[in-house]
Amino acid sequence: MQRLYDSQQQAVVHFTPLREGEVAMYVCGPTVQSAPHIGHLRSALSYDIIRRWFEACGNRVTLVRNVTDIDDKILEGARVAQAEGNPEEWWALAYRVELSFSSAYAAIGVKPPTYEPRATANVSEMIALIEHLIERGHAYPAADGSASVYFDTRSWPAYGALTHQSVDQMEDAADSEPVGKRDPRDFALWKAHREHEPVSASWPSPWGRGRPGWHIECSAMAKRYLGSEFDIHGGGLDLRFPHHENELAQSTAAGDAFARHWVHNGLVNTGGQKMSKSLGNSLFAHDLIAEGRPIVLRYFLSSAHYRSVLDFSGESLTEADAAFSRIESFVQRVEDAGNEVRHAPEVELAEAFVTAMNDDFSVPEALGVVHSTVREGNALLDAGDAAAAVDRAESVIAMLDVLGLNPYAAEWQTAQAGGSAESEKALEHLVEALLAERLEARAKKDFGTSDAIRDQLLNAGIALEDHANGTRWNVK
RNA sequence: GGUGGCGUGGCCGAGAGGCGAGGCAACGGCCUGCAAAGCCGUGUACACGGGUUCGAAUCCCGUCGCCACCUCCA
Repeated sequence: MQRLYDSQQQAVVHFTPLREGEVAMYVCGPTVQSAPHIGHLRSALSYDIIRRWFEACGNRVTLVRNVTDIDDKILEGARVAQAEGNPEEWWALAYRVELSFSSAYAAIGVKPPTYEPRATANVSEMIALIEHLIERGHAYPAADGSASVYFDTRSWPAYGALTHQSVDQMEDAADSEPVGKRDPRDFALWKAHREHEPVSASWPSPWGRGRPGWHIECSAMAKRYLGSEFDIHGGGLDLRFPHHENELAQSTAAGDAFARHWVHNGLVNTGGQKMSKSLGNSLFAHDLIAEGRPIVLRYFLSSAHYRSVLDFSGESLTEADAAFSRIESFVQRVEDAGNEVRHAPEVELAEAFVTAMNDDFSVPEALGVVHSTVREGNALLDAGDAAAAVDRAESVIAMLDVLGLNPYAAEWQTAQAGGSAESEKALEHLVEALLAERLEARAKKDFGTSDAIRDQLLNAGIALEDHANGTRWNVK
């Protein structure tokens, strides 16, 4: 029985999908204004794992993750760049950033969602929703005669239901522009077109030319693709307020049941500090991906529970590499002992693993099961029980596969190899020659020569392991 | 002012009333020509002070410290 933490109810609850065997999820994707950072990766990964787990349990998952490709910052970013001589249009900037997100997601094995709708392609759905809200008395056109339309928070008593705040206790927005609002907490559903903004960033509407406010796109797209009620709405913890609060208000005020459960992933800190652009400590996705093995980055991002704060320090990836390599080398060890291990085994998942995943997707606990199985398997191999060791190796691969960490899975095969096949062949040839020389020296008990060869290889970054059936070498 | 979270061994990081998750590092042992890899063993960890309980890292009260959100955020 699946349980998950519902952040609206603030409790771990039993999860039963609305339609048996089908799970409908809406996840807030990025506003494509600048390059993806590690926090974006963690967020997408959290829902990727949840999705994979639901699928592993036999559900058909519809995962919709939006791309918000129109907003203040995108327009501002393009405007500033243009003032500096860069001719890039706002829509080109948004698309360029979107592609950068897609490649970063793909690099760490985040499966593409079922669909990835763009805000700019759903403007008519947003307009219809806004009209409906006006009809129901929960939205109004701006009093200043502009084409703007605001949500009337005072007309919706349930406002604040997601984050359990009462409107009266909320701080007034310091920079809230009066611009025809009835209340400072009212937020824009539709923003009137302004003279300095490109016409390409505006659409006709019953209230005049303009563009969508920040929150309405998610309400409109969730409804269009998942219906008026769906299972899970996810996103970063920082989106809880105002973004998700406003989404909930809009959709429910329009008469939709909306999300049955809210799930929020924790944020990433750097050296104990919040990561932010103003602090200049952002960890950009592409730097991290280039720095090491992407699968290790994925392992690292999976190693803390999705709801807790994840701290990234200088040693994080080194440590993750050591831990993950231990798992990989176990499988390698089993194979080197002359056993055949299926790389896509259809075996039952370990019970403890299933229990962990069912308990609010407890990946760290599940990884604990993987490591225990590795130790068990190594011991069995030492004891000479090859069949049982193969069994553990396949169990490990099956568990890794569910988590998107199966090193043999197709997604890791392309980008993985460091060099060309030719240079690898050349390296192999040279190393094998040195190993033959070393073997000869060892046979003559000339350990000075033998160790010199080992040191020479180690200096080149190649580590040796002597085994009963030969010497294993690998590039560190 | 309001809402919420966190504090676990040298480090990372789970757990949430009763057998010390797991990883990294360290130390001892087995194995090895020596290593490496692997296995076995070694830690009296839960911010502090009270309380409840047969039993508390876990529940309650209080204290201290840190953090997030309150209309830019994954």
